[in-house]
Amino acid sequence: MEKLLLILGQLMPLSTELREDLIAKIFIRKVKKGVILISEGKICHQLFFIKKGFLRGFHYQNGKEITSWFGFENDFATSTHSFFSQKTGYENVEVIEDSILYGITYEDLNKVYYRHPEFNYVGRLLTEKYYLDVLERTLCLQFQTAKQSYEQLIATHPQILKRAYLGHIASYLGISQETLSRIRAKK
Amino acid sequence: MEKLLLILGQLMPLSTELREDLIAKIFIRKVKKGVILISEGKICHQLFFIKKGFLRGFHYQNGKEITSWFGFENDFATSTHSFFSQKTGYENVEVIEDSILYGITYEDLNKVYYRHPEFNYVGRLLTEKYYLDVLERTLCLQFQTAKQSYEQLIATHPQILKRAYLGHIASYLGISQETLSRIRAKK
DNA sequence: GCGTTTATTTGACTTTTGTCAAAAGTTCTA
DNA sequence: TAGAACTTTTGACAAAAGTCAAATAAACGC
Repeated sequence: MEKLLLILGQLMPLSTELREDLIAKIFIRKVKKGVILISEGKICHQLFFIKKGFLRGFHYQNGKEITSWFGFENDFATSTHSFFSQKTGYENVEVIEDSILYGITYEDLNKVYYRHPEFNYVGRLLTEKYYLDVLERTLCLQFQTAKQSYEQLIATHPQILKRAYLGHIASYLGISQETLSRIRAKK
Repeated sequence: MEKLLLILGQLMPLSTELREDLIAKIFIRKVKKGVILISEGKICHQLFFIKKGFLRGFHYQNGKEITSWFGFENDFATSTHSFFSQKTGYENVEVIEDSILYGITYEDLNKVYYRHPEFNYVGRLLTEKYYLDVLERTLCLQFQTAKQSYEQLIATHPQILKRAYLGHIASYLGISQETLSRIRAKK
């Protein structure tokens, strides 16, 4: 849990009480490859921090699986829409490699925010960071050829290429697996 | 300015000092149609709240203008990437209809956050809201036909259809203006 | 109200990407 | 280590969307 506290502590010095409160609320969860951590149609109650492993978020559209994000070591992961709004979500979260996660429930997290208002600063900064990540992704999806999207992915997220299935990467880029395979072959 | 304070106040009761601090820092700016409020290649120092009017954000890709967002009355608007990171940005912000804006500088906003740590709660909630907006957009762009994207836009953001140029809407949806025009004609 | 400028639509054609099906290559496990 | 299960590649063809150019249509200034 030290690593997580370190990351949070780099954003803002954590008081002893805040540290203790966090430690008391955070639980550890080990999950095997293939497990669906969070399912669509349900309310997502947990936010996870990936200590080790590899996750992805996906949903269905026109009957097909579409990957919306990949999460690696030191990333936070949840079904964002459902977690933030505490409404039922459309997103599934799948464990792609055996993983060790730290988790906190929505309720407990809000207790921490309530007891330590200054912790909202950390929450705001992290939200801003993830916001910028999605923004970058939107740009990437909006008006590029399949090849440009792929090349940008190689440049910005090489580890996705190394660890994810081709089909997952393709849907993440908004193209078909066959097209991605052909782009790759040509290089 | 009452409307803005009302919106913030709905997220969290604002203490008198916080209210006064905000009022002291926020400036009013009236801008005419066609003005470029924020230019690419510069650091964006202001966050705006749209009291009245209509803005859009856009950038260039492969030599073409691509609209990344539209902002209406009661929306917040800025060159998000540049404002959050305080680095030079790629985004331009254009005034599409004569507008009245409330603005605050990055520096002043952070002074407010610093003096009133609990105000980070408001910042966090608003960031979460805009984060969800972009997420929804990503889903829309990722794997839909041009027609589906258009229909979803009609359903979720009818006022964009009414007030924005077709070319801007098309690039916002990630399709060419001609394609959008044809989709429209068929209905 | 008229002409100019700007925005939208339409047509013909090209390019890109998707789809379906089958083959080849990998990985895992019993 | 052989076979099953899964993943990626390849081929042939179809569909969707882009491009360029020209014609309308709408908005704006004088």
